Amino acid sequence: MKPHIPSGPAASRRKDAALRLSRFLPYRLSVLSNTVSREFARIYEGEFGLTLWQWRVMAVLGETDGLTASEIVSRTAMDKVVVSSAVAGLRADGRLVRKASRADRRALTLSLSADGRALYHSLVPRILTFETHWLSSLSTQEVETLIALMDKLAGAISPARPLWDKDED
Amino acid sequence: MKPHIPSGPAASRRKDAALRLSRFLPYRLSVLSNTVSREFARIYEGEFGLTLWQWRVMAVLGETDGLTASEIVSRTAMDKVVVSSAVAGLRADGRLVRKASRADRRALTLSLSADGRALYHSLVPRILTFETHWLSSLSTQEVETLIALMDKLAGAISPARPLWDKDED
DNA sequence: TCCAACTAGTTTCAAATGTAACTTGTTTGC
DNA sequence: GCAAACAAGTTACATTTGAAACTAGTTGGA
Repeated sequence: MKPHIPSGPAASRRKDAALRLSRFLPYRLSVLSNTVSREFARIYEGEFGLTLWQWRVMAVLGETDGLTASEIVSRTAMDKVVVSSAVAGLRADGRLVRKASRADRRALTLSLSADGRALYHSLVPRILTFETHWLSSLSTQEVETLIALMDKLAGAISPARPLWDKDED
Repeated sequence: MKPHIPSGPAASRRKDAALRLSRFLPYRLSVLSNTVSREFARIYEGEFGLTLWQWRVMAVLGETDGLTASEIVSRTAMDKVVVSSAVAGLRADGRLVRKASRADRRALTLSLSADGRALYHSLVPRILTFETHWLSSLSTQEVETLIALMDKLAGAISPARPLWDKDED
């Protein structure tokens, strides 16, 4: 069977709503996000031996100590298996401790250990410095615009559940 | 050693450059990108049985037929193993054919088969419609702004190599 | 009080990744 | 015109991942 390869004016002028990958937003988002993640990973992976998920768990607990695993799941869009294994790794490295919740004996509240907190406090400035450096090509106003646009996109793709906390100061 | 747990005014007011995950751009990018990818995947995965990478290879070839695998690698930031296995899958399903390149007998040029092209042409409108629907919460101007900001961020994170083709019309 | 339905967290297992090594073919320097 | 270095693409393997099943504990009726 002869393939119908569009040719002639219509095809060469990209009529009939052609897809241009370099303009396709999901594609750009994915490439940008992966590249950014890899760059940041060099900090917490290479120098501190953390995986992305371990770092993310630490970041959540650094902000709000004493959460349970399922609270972490609900506020980070991480899978519960991923949280479970990140916690196991952090515990094995002595960076995190858990204790039974009195209220619910299934639940375990998680806290950074002394080591974990020390690690957190040496990591955060490095991370923020790198972020600042990365964002320095944008004006403050542009960063605000970007955040606002991402909020809109997040709301449009996931109307039911917010992808991240609302950001009231 | 006593852990230095910040407390008091400085800590509770988030002094000393605290990290707020919900404001942290790599985090937001990652969550947004993954959510968006999953939503789009429902189209090409669920209904057409394609993986993300198979779809991406098809999207590239739909735009520019007859590329080799390594040309796809260089213009999409995909890994060569990933391209190789996506191509194998597409070939097994009869959606793509390859033929030896006369110039270099190691290289194989890739083209969508008749089936592949038909699939591509039924998929693209679905994808673009969904993208349009998603982006409908933004004005045309806002989309342009977003694209421009992402360009800047991409340039800042990867100065050496552009993450996607420059977009001259 | 007992049972069914539900939730927290872990384990298991199959599939998806990415790194490194490998095969085949090409280029370069002599 | 031949060996060494290099490039295209595949294979092998170790690691990561995610879905589903599982254990343990809780809740809400009747």
